[in-house]
Amino acid sequence: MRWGIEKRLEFIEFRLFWEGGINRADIVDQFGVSVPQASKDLTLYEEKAPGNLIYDKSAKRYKAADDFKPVFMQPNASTYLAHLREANGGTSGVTEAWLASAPEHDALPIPHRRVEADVLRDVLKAVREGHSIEVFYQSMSAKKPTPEWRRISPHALGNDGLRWHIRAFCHIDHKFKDFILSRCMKTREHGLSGASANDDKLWHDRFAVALAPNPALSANQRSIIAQDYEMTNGRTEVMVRKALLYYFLKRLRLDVADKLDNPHEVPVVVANRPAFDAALAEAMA
Amino acid sequence: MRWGIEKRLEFIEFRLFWEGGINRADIVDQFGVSVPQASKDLTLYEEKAPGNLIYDKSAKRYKAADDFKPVFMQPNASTYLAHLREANGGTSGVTEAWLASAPEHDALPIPHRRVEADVLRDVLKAVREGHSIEVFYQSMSAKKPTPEWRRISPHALGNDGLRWHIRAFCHIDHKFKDFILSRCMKTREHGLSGASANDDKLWHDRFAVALAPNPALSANQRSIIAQDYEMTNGRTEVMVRKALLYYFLKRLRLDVADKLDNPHEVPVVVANRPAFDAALAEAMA
DNA sequence: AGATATGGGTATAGTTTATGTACCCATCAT
DNA sequence: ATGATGGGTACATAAACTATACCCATATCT
Repeated sequence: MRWGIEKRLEFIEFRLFWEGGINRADIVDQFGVSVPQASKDLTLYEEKAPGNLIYDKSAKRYKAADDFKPVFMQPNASTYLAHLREANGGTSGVTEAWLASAPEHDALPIPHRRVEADVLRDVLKAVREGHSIEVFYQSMSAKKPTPEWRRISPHALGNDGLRWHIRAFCHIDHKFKDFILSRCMKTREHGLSGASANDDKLWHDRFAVALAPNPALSANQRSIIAQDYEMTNGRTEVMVRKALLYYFLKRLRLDVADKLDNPHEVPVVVANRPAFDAALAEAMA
Repeated sequence: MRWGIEKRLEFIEFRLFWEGGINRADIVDQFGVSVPQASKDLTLYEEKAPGNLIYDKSAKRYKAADDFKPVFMQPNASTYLAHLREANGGTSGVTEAWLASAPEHDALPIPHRRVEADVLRDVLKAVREGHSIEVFYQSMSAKKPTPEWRRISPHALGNDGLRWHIRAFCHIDHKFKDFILSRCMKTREHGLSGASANDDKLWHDRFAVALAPNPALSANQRSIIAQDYEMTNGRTEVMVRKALLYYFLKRLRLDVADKLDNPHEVPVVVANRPAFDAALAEAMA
């Protein structure tokens, strides 16, 4: 079967499962096929997935049968929710908008500067080809009030939950550091690499963070958190690159656990604190 | 032009722009077309976007010209980064994997329980049709150690940056509340709605949070933050639903600004604190 | 009740897109 | 020099798709 048809059948199934129904016009709008073709697609879908489709003459709409069994996709809540976030105008243009009757919804607005496509493109090229590159970078350091050109040898990208970083060897400070992608205004001059990606120990080393429910919570609450995090014996281990450890601490608010009055704020705490602190100190050195 | 072809041309362009080059085999692998068809696609692309394509005989690979000008997509860094997060195994199956030579990359692991597709599907149905529904819900309340059936009238979904919530009228407490989607184990029995979505004041009302750079930072640093957040006159306003205000506070760590020693931790602070606190108090009532 | 709009089905002829097969060319590694 | 690789093209054939036309059932409007 051709790729296009496969996609349309998948689309039909997606709509049936998540929105409960579909019309010919939906297929026409989504894929720009003719009306007769949309009819054929629906007939074909009925052939391939017998019994999933029921035409409701009164509603003039195909509906999903009660015993609907997907065959072209495995239903996945995160996929739907990703579509939803998309529909919200979030990450723009990753998926087509496959949702017609999306529920009212909203996500937390996270304000931030956007990344220049040309900058990212050039950084990717440097990573791919093992070059160094100069970036016009706005550092947060107090000594550097204005952006300046810095040569770096990038080898990876990291996401801290809010932003993307370039992981790179800094030709000025002679060590591996993070550069916030959105603070790179422009790029120029590819050159020789300053270091091998393998030498970035903090990037390659991972630390196993042990998480446990906050002991300040009641026994019930602790067991609920244990379920949320899919813990076994009240523990779960998360492998985190040492280079990302600091962001992990911040993102999960693991640093403020004991300072805040309300344990609700911090569902989990680090169970292997001494080792964690040591790893963090190593990463921040 | 047919939808399938359009997609392939878009794919060619995507690869050219972000990865610098493409081969016939890439098209064959991605779309399952024949080798001659892939040749035709490349020829067609050259026709539609003259000068973008250069065949490097030595590398045996089509490469993007230096003056590459996209015509089938507008290059967008967030789109690429979304693909990247995808490739990482994140949200699974939203986009096809359009990346061949992705750079080494990693995102912060955020542990959490996954949402049941059937639960979400049933909740969506209730929202669409304006029903109430019973959910087998694990509350965090100390009085409710085990999950129990609760009737709710859901009308929207909200994302707090880490998880999705159902925004719904609670038939037990007789008010609108958030229900964490992943804590709904199962659903049953659609019924009459308990309230109109319009009555959920906290959902519909938004508060304009004024953000300013943390005054504890140096002037330089403050101006950098101002750029990061695209502020004008050192301020930016973010409209946040009152129902999401609490999560906004937590996510941006606006609550710990003054308690922590290092201003680096908190780039921005709330500039209209009294109004903010009032709105928050209203939302938490 | 009759007219009309809507949503869907199907048949036909013709076009576009794609396949398989075959054979050709240039470059690179051996 | 030889073969492997990556790409181009030609031809006949098959599949997919379009446009057009006409038919049916249901709901809504007057």
